[in-house]
Amino acid sequence: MPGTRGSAALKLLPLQHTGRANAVMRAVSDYIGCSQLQPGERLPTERQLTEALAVGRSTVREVIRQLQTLGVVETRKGSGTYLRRAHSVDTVHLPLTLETGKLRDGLLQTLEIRRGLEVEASALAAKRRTERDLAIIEDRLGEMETVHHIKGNASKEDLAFHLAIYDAAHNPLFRQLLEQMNDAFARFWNKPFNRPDFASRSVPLHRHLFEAIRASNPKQAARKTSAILAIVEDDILSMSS
Amino acid sequence: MPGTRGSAALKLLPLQHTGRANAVMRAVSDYIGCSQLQPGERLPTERQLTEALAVGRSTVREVIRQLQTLGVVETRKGSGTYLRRAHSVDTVHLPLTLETGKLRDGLLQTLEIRRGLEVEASALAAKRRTERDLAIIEDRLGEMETVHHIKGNASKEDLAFHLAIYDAAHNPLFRQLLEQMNDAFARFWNKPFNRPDFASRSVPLHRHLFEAIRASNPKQAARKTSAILAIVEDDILSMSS
DNA sequence: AACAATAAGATGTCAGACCAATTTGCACAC
DNA sequence: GTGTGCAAATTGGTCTGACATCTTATTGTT
Repeated sequence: MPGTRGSAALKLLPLQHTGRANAVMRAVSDYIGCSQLQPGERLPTERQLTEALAVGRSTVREVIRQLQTLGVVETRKGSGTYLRRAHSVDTVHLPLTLETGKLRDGLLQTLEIRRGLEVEASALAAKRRTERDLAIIEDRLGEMETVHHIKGNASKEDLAFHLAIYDAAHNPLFRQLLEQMNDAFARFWNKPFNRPDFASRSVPLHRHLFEAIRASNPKQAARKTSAILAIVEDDILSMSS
Repeated sequence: MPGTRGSAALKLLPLQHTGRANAVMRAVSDYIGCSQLQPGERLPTERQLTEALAVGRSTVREVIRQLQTLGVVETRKGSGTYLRRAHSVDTVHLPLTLETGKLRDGLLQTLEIRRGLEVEASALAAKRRTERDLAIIEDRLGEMETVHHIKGNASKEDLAFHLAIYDAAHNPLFRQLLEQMNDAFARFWNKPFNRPDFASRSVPLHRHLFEAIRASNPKQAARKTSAILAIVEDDILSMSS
């Protein structure tokens, strides 16, 4: 009966049955997820995997290469393959690429992403924070102010403060995104972050942000976050001109 | 002279001289960057690369696998390896992993990320859009309205509209993030997106958003974007309860 | 007990073969 | 001349076995 399928409305996904490698990828991911393997621990050797999964070693190697590219594992020649962070079949990966020909633009572009995420996270935190969240945030704020007063620079404590806010938003994606962006950029950001006076003017604003979250005032929290990031942007602009 | 090295402040990178594969990676990236290869075009075959670079085929395959994982190329069995997007040796990749077990929560959490990004992107677009950007956005808007009127559902055109806005923000990271998120979640979003009436109420708001961008009014653009996503959130909540 | 040589085990690389999917090209029928 | 259909060439996907190189554990010597 021709024509039954109508206007080709099905459009179920491509279903790439490009087989073994993807299957092995799933199997290894599943193993990592289910096997309570801690970061830093060693995975089974390539030969063990080839035998266990009954596939060629090159296939296993390509899968390991893939996991390596995703930052999930790290291979040390002559030693083995080691887990770098938690992983399961449900983790989705968002590979981003940016041109570092002009590092300054990369920093500014990243900052705009951060602004979008942080403003939203702060507003959500103001809406959803529990008393316990609030206590943790205040704790981090205190540490940050103290360290900044002593050392003149508190980038690590600043990060902890902002991460505490993300946790208060009760959406784990925010923490993961920001944490990994920070991770990936560590090598670049190190320099500006180590400058003693970098973003110093933003320190007092952090307490304002905290107050807004305590008062459960999302709009005010968003505004203060925006102000903090505006200072960071300013400093990046002025130091790299 | 003990103690000379001070507080171990050097911290220069591990310097992994794990050789040929990385060298091949650089070479292929360089080729892609310098060779004016357009997205969609075919790369040299694996065997050509093995011969040209004088390395084993498995090494070339691992590199291609890596580029594939990064979303730079796409391989079609029996046909070849095709470029998906621009790439060069100094594109830095930040692989982000999102852990999301449950479908509904994953959707809502993702939506909050989207809100943060889209609100910021819309505001930036309102600030920076050129006349050319504006023309493209209006074009996409028209297509979306037409298709929605005919088919009752225009998820693909809706995506194109929002992507055009992202481009108008002149920060390529926004497009990459949303594109990759959409890619990664395609399996989940397909279902709600195929519902004929999904987020229908948001359609008229899209023109308001366009007007705000045309008027170069960042705050209004942000507000309208927020309103659109509020409707999406509503529909997700009501359909999955 | 400390240290150096050695062996075992791991990843890294190469070569060649075959499989499966696609593309190309040619012969044949109309 | 044109279109159809089959076969060969091309290309990515996988397997096997071998060797190199680095790491780590073992062993033997002092």
